[in-house]
Amino acid sequence: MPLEWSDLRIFLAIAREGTLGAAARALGLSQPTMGRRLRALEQAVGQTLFQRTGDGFVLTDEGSAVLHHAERIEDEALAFQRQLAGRDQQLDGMLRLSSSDWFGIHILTPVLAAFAKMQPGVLIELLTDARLYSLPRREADLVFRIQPFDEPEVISRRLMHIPYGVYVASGLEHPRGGDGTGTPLITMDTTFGGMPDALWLKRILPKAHVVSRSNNRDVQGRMCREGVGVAVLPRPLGDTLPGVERIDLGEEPPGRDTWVGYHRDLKRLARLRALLDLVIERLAN
Amino acid sequence: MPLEWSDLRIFLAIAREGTLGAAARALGLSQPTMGRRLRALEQAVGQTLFQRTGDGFVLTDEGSAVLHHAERIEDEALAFQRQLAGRDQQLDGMLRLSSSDWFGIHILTPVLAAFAKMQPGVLIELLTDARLYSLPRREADLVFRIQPFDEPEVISRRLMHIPYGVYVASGLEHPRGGDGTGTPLITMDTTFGGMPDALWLKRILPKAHVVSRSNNRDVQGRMCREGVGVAVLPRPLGDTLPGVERIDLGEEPPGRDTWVGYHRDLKRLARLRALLDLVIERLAN
DNA sequence: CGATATCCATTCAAAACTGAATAGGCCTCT
DNA sequence: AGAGGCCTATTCAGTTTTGAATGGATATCG
Repeated sequence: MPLEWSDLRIFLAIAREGTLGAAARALGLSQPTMGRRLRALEQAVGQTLFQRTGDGFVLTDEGSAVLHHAERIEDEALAFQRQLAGRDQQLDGMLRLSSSDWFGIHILTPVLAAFAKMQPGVLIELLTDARLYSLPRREADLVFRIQPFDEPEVISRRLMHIPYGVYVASGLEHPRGGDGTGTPLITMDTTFGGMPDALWLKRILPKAHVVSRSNNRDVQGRMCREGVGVAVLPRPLGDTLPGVERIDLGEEPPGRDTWVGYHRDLKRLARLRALLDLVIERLAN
Repeated sequence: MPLEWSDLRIFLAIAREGTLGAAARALGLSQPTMGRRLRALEQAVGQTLFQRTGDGFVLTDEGSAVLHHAERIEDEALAFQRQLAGRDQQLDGMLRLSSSDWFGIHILTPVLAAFAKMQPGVLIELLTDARLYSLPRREADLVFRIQPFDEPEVISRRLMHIPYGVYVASGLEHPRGGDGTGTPLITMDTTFGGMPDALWLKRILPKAHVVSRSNNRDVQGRMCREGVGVAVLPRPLGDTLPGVERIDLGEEPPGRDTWVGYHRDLKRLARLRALLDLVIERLAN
């Protein structure tokens, strides 16, 4: 009869996912359990929180009225865990990193390999994913990205400057210094249209035409190597990619700064500190 | 392995009570369960939250660091329940009131009796207790007291003015109009020393001496009726108490205002509204 | 100094909860 | 119209969790 705080987590999951099955998957429980716990919660508060529709659960007025209480509870529970994790002085444990794909592959991998030898007790998980992982939710402990962090709870620093270069497949004819007419381009995904290197290309080679797009720099590099066209790549990637050569269009493409950030609560997490020290030693300067 | 939100409630209870047994009583669980759930919580967060001492559990640094997170979770959980209770349009259910003892007995009882006849589905619980019940915790739904409420989440109004009078046992000699030398007094508990009627007595009869104290106005009235001394009583009590008579010391003792308050979240609780309407109709002005 | 009262940990049978499987409803697609 | 998906509700066996009882350790009191 009394309210079980754990049931609020189930309430949240159902509210977010919309169906018992999806909520069950999200929480690692089973669909019947979700139904039962929700019923128990509704009974405890004496109110119907969801309207049962043909295909799922949708919040009633009462349910939406209290949704943000449950969200705040979740925030506090996450903070509770984070703050304790930040006091873990043990070096063993797990660290979850997030970065863009090429950065993870070409820049981070050697550093992580060295760290794994130094600290075999620490399991490192590197997620290279387009979506942003949340530091407050602890979806990641350490995030590398190309924009500064503006959240006040995140401690961040500029890690390194990444120069970019223009590449073509080795031996292929370099584009003439003109307006780019007839030059095939390999660029980022449309969703990344506003990125500095895309704008730069547009300015230097206004008449060039795009023949291939990808959100993955490695894919762009491979396409370039296959002779598909001209690509702007991070030099750490392009310079080590066999079969392509960097060309000079009379002006360097803009570089980018890379930032690394982690949650304040994890400031004292020994293994995070150890990894960060190594990352800075190897990459910053 | 994942954190159970319900275990945070157990964490809070142990932190407050200091022992597993007391915490178990507070939550209506058993002592072994408290121990097990706490162990599970500590395991889930990978940190020792309590130091096991000879006689009880005391928070470690880690535990105190996260205590206020648990408290905020509790606040939100209470708000969650309150807000839903406030939407309960059902007239049936329970209402918990709190007032001073004499007020409950002499003023509230007739109103509550009338309400019980009008709304037999509503169970009314009247707590007359020196300690203050918390509206945010919903220890009480409706509180009557002699001071205004200053909490912003409480909706309150002045209910009625209570005049006070000076009483002696019927037939007993009235104190002379002098400084009170030789007059025996019955007053409030020492902890209520600063109350207006106590200060007023001190000014009118500075030489009078206290022979009996109680925190209970009814007890004071009975003592007075037994001829023990002079008492200042609320007139609704004194005027209806057989065996005592009101006397005139040339100046009226100060009266007091009574206030009634309830939590905003319960604004739409139909049965609370119904009771309050009756209370105001019968008592206000 | 022994009696009593706490406290926590452990044991063990009973109760509660869980998840796989299943049934039934609704919708879409062919 | 029938097949296939996706949804919830129900059933039922297996696991987990619970609380009463018990034991041991420590402090308090007469």
